[in-house]
Amino acid sequence: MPKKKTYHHGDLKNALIKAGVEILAKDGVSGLSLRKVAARAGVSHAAPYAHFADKQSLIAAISTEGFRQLYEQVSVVVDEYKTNPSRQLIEVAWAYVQFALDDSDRFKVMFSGILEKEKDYPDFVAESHRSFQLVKTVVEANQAAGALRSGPPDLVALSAWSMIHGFIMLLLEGQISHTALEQRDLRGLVEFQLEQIMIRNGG
Amino acid sequence: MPKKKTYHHGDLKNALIKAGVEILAKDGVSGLSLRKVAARAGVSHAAPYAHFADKQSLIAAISTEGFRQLYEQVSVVVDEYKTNPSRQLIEVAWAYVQFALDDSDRFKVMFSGILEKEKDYPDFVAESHRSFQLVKTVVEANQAAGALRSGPPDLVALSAWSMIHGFIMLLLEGQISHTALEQRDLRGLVEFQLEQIMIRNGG
DNA sequence: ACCTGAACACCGTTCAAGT
DNA sequence: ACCTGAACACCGTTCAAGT
Repeated sequence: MPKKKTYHHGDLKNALIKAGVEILAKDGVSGLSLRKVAARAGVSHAAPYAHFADKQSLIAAISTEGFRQLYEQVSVVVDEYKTNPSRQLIEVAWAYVQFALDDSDRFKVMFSGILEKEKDYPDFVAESHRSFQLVKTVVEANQAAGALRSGPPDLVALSAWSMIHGFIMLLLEGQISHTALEQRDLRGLVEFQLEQIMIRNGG
Repeated sequence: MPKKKTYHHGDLKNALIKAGVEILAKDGVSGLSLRKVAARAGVSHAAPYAHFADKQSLIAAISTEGFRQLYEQVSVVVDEYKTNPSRQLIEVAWAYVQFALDDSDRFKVMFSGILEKEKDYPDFVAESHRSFQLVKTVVEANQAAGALRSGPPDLVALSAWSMIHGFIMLLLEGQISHTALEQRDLRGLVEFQLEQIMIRNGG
């Protein structure tokens, strides 16, 4: 085993973000403490304060990084289905659901009010905004193809996003009734919901 | 001032729930501690354990009580607009939004994963289920009136609920873009979203 | 049955000090 | 600049003891 350096970490800031994500996956939101993160990164419990103002600030960094990955994953899907807008919309929604389920505690950190003053973290706001712009692009393509109703793209995009986001939230909270979950698999439920706002292509 | 009895509270259990709701409104989710709740109810920090197994259990009780109030408030609206299904749907959604904004930290407690093992609290599950049934009733009336698409009422109700719930979540998180919020007021945004799943009555 | 007070392990945050 | 160790106020939870 290589001896752990107890000093001069090199890139402690990113090591702390990484450790945070790992603890989140292992111990959940309630198990995420600054002291545990520091320990996992191999530094004393006070060391993080050299890089983050407080716990909120670390959480903001974890969330921002999460948004970057979300954007990346959704982007791949957007490119993949460029020629088929309605399919593109469904696959983007599905990618979003998978991202949430893949690491649900990180998703909760990003979207469940753990971060209290989002406005104080410009990178977080910027990443969030960038992801929404991506959804808007997909919505516009669907409107042009006649697959979504016309109307302000911002607002139609908001509707679609709200719908899928709400679905995931309720799912993660265990609030979706048994009877609904038994009728379709997850993918089927996502498609059913989007069909509610989509214009049937058969006429 | 009447002397506070330091012993034999009478109904400490409900006093603790009430104190919890008050602290939630005052200090937010992160400010809700069992010790504060106990202090506000005028008992020692160990007293709550005579009535609740742990903090989670108190949170479950607060959430369950919240669901009861939500059901009550929505019920009033359901009765009020019985003769006009599409209006009924909009007003129910609006009542839900108002409930969330009226006491947003309690809403977060109810829906943001603070309660970790919902299944362990049967009353909580029952109240949640009961509220969903109410939404289903409204959806069925709308389907019968031709205002919502046909399909399994469970799933259509889930779509409507997901949409409004997601909207509130994004709103409470400050994730809704400025451009969207500038185009309509809150009520207008709720209506716009429901219009996305509703069948235009003009044909 | 209902509540208290001391105790324990854990937490976020600060700060003087060390290299 | 980067990190440590002690300290402080707070937390959830347990438990022997008191009425």
